[in-house]
Amino acid sequence: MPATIRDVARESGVHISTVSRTFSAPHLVNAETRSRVLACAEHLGYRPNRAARALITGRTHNIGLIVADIANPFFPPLIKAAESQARQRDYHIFVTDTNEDASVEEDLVRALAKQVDGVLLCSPRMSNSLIEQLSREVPLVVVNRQLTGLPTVVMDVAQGARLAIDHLNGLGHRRIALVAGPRGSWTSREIRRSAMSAARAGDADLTVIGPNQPTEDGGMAVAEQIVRAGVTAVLAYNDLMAIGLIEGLTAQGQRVPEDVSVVGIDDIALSRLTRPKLTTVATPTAAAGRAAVDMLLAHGDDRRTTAQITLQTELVIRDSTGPGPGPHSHADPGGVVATALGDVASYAKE
Amino acid sequence: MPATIRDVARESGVHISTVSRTFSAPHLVNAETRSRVLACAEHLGYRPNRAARALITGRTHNIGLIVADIANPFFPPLIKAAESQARQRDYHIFVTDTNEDASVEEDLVRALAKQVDGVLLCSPRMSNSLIEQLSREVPLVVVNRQLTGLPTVVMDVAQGARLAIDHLNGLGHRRIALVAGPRGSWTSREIRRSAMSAARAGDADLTVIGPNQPTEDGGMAVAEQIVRAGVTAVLAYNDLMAIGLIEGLTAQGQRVPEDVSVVGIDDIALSRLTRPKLTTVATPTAAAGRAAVDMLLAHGDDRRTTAQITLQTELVIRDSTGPGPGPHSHADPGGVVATALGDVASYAKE
DNA sequence: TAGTTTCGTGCAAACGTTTGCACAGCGCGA
DNA sequence: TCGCGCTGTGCAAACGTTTGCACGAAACTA
Repeated sequence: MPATIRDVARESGVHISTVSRTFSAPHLVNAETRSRVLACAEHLGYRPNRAARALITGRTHNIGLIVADIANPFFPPLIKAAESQARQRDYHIFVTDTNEDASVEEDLVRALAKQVDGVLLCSPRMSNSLIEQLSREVPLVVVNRQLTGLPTVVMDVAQGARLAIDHLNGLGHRRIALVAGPRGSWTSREIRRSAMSAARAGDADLTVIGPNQPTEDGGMAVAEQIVRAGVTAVLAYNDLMAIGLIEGLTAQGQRVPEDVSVVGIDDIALSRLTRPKLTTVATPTAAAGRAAVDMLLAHGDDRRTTAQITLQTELVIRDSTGPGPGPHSHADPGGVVATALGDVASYAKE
Repeated sequence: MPATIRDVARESGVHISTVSRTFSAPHLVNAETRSRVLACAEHLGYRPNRAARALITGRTHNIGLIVADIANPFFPPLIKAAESQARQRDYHIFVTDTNEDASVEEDLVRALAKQVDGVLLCSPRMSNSLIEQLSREVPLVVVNRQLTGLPTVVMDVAQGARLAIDHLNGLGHRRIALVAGPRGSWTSREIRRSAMSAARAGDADLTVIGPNQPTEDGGMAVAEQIVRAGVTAVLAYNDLMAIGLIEGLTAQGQRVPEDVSVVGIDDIALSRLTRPKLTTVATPTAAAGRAAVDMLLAHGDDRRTTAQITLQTELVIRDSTGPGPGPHSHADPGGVVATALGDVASYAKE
């Protein structure tokens, strides 16, 4: 029913190859012929069949995007940015959701492999070695995980965690808890490592609780442990958990920030809407989405580029953190701290 | 590089057609042959090329899903449900975002048309006639808009709005505002119509404010107008706006629910996390996602089915609504009201 | 035993494109 | 006049599948 290249060829009195060239290599065809062909195509409502084109060129002009949980507000800005970046280059994005399940991830990559030109793997939960293996089946760009030999886009959460701990320390907190993220999360490990060393440097105690589901419920569930641990401040793996945690703490009769200070990570839109407003580490998610698409498409041109991009984070101080029992350091920098790396400035600028 | 059907045929000593049948019509091939072929395929890591298959069968096994704004928490549950329903039937979902822009919608449908077997159009902003025209180019299922002649899935927001207004009325509110949604939204018109008639029936005044952007900012922006209007209760187009509105009202020195009661619509996860917790009309979004996928795929089999599904809504009373100045009616039913229609019970049960 | 059905397989023509190659026509310099 | 290069077009072979048709063998039926 839909018009094919042959219909257009017949109507405009040229060979199908000329029609083909009108679309995929216009400079090769005479201007007059070209406009005639275009007119016929327009008239017939012709649109090239991408499947057929994919068959011969080997490029589908589709990109897969795998996220752990599309309902986590961290991802939508990343997805939107990736989509619009892709659309500009005449690519489409296939979004899929793994429900935080590592084995679903593997299946999805394999399923997607044949119908996309590459996959953006965001916040993977599977093992490094599996990722490397899969990258042999389909071009992969990994987001939120550092991995040598593969193109990656990561947020500098280590820096973010350090800023957060320093901030808490500066406010006089010496007993701090870290609410970890899900098993398999590189980001969670990174935060832990960095928070540990920052706490040590500041003479503070850091209690790690986890792994946990990175959701409101996950945060709420650890409230009791937090109270029992007797800490005065908490750094949570992400904003969602921080918000759930505040909810849980309130239910336990604790006030935030008077009794316990809470810091999140991500700076999702929601973190400005809860009461108290959340102090958090902002991550440039939209920039990450754009960068990942760019890397994937660049990677398509020349083989085996494995650039690694690190995007800077910054601490945004709002109302969920307050003075602790220890001595305050008024040297706390507060507010915006970091700026973009030079060579990725265009990504980092939101 | 990746193994093709020919490689498998060579390795297992049969013709490619036999290999093809092993996958697409297993009952036609001898059990012994079949297992040998499967073994070879496994061994070579063979996976059928969907583009090639699509070329000949005309079915891509992909479904497009167009939403107004993926960052609106209303959509993710719908998307997830649609994805998992589709995956069960060996389909993939293509999610795209229109940024609430009607003209982007049209482009996207057209762009998707050739590489998917059908499109789920959620909360469209474009005109009915354009939708009908597009439905001639690609099978369409419309979600959140009633439209004769096309398969549709809608939430019974009219019922929801009625319940909400009755609830407010029962609490003694007589001057109520309706914060409308974006231009072009069927849901918004529907809410308005129903809220109007419910208000009239309850001897209440209803002031309509809008159209507005259906976001927190959109809600926050109308706070001042609300105060000026001197109403004691507000029904908002969606939870996001309700939450933004509460934020805005608080900034204006109004207390919720003591000075102003606020009701949202959608019951997004977030509405349980804000303070005060939001009274809202719950819409079965996941059920809608599943239903839409089912309708699309059914529609594919026999031509021109145009079923219309309406999913029931219910009022969830939380903390953002309280007594108004007028006489109370203790006949207010409160809590869960509606149940699923018989024939869509499996969708409505979340 | 002959005829008929069933089963399993192979053959080859599609599906709608892209693209290397060939070729015709033309203009130009020698 | 010849040879050359350039431009625009046609030709046909791919790409990796599916599927209608044909055919041989085996298994029934009469």
